[in-house]
Parts: sequence; C-alpha cells; structure tokens
Amino acid sequence: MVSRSKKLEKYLPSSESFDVNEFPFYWVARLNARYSMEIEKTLKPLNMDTSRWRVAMLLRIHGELSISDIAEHAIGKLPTITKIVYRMRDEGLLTVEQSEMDGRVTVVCLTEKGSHNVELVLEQTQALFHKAFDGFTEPQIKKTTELLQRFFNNLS
Amino acid sequence: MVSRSKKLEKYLPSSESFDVNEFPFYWVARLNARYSMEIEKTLKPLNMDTSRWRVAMLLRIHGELSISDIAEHAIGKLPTITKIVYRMRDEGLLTVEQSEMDGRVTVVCLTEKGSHNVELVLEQTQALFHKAFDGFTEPQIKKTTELLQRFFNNLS
DNA sequence: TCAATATAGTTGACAATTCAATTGAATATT
DNA sequence: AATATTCAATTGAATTGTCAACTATATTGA
Repeated sequence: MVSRSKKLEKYLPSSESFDVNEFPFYWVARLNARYSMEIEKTLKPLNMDTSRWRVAMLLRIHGELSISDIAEHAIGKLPTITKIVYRMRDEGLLTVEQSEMDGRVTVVCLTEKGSHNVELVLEQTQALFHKAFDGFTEPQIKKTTELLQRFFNNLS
Repeated sequence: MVSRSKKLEKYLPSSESFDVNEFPFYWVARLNARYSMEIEKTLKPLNMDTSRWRVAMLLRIHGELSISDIAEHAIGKLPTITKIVYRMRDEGLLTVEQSEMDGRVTVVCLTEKGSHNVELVLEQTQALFHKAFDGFTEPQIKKTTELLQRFFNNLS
C-alpha cells in the first residue's frame, strides 16, 4: 500500500506529477521576495533596506541582542550580520559594545535615532500590512504561522 | 464595534500587542532562509547556488523562458536575472538566444549539461524534501500553498 | 509613414553578501 | 597551571546583487 506517498508525490520536485504551483517552497520564496520588495519601497526614502530593517526590528522587540542572536533570528550568516551591524553603527542607528559577562560577545542596541527611524517606518508601513492581511481572519493567520513553523522545524 | 481589528491588532508590527512569533512574514523569511541554506549544502559540491538552482528548475519545468519570464517566476530584478543567466551560460548550463518572434526578447534554455545537473541535484535532495514534508498530510500542504498564495496576491 | 513612446534586456559603477582564514576570549583537559 | 579546544566575532578577497543609464526592437498615434 503506497497511497500516502502516492498523494504526496506531486510535491516532490523529482516526480513526474510535480506541479510548482502547488509547491509550498515556491510560494514561500515568491512571497518573501514580494514582501521584501514592497517594504523596501517604504524603506528606501529613509536610507534603509530589508537587512537593516530586520535587524532594527529585532532590536526593537528584544531590547538588546548579540550578533549571533541576530543571526539566529534573521537566519543570516555571521559575517553578513557583523557587517550590517557595523554599517548601521556607522550610520548612528545602533550602539555596539563588548559584553561584560563574556568578552567574546558583542552586544548591540538601538540608539535614539535608530528607534526613531523604526517608528517612522512602522507608521509608513501600516497600510502595507493592512493590505497584506486583507480578507484574512484571525484563525487563518494563526494557521499560517503554525504551518510555516512546522515546515521550519522539520528543516532544523 | 472594533472586535475584528482588535483581534488582528497583534499582527501589526506597530501595535503594543505585536508578537513576532505569531507574525507570518517573520516565519516566511525564516523558512525561506533555512530552506535555501539546506538546499545550498547539496548545491555547493556541484558548483551551484540557490539563484542558479531556481533558474534551472524553472527551465526544467517550462522548457524555455525569456529573461522576464524567469524574473517574474523568481520575483527577481531584471539586471540580477540577466547576470545569473549569462553566468550560467558561461558555465555551459544553458543557451541564450534572441527570439525570432520578437527581437527584444532573450530566450533561455537548459543545455544537456544543465539538465543533467538538475537531475543530479534532484536525486540528492529527495531526502531533504521528505524531511520537509514529514508529518504533513496532503490537505495540510494544499492549505499551506493556498494561504501563501492569498498573501502573495494581496501584495501584488 | 515617421516621430514618440513603450518594452526587453544589457552594462558599468557601486553596494552587499559570502567564504576562508584569523583573532581573542572562555572552557575543558591533563 | 599550561595546553588544547571551543565559541563569538571579525577581516580581506572574491562573488553576487542592485541602481541608473543606456541600447535595440516593437508599438502607437498623428
């Protein structure tokens, strides 16, 4: 009996019956790209981009984070995050200092200016988020994150 | 009466009650990054990366595509796709020629070598996909793409 | 029909990302 | 306590991506 694998077969890219339009990861990639592009439109006039934005947002939420913390949340490579952070520090958006607990870790924190910038972007992206969630009910959104989390965990 | 917006409030990043862990786009970004990283492990030994892979896969599916077609499917910028395509051509993975219908369009097609490479990667990523879909039923996967498509359309 | 406009793609200068190798600090081992 | 190992972060070189300006072809409208 192979009915289960038969049904799931069309989701395997190597299969005869594969259909990209039904493939979750195709849509994850497309949605992510489109979302980034949209948000960059708002970011650009404020001299921001998606990378900076993600870092800034995480700091707003968590108060302060190490470079590796940021890398983990943003699923980015360490050298990449390091460079984004120092770029942002040079732009006056955040502070960088050595941890007192552990001399190896670098503690990153939003500056006044960084915070202000984040709030500015948040105001200006309100409409985008409303558009994104248009027609969705609370349970549907919940279901979406639930499913995404499950895929994420499967790959971890 | 504001009960609907009250419930959805926690999904707006500007809200007091916002929670990243419930925010679909946070998970879209993370899942996409993790998926890309995983697949790159297989790609690397074959001198491929995610960009090349996406282009190759789209060509395998559609036979031949113009540069803009590829850009649309992959949600990428035109100059970016152009460069990936010529990089891949230089590596012997695909052919590039001017369309006979319309002299402006560039028609791209996998070469023998390109095709062969794709099949090789597909073989080697089988396990990854099984892992990704582990524990999912057919309707759940269907539901996932459905929800992602709806978000995607909302942003288009 | 021919100028004006739109479309598809390309290019060069510049910015961001990534890999490999390295530093410096903390833990573990003997 | 001295050495080895691990961990967090950084750096330089090479690769890749992006913007703005441009070329070439096609379409539109006077």
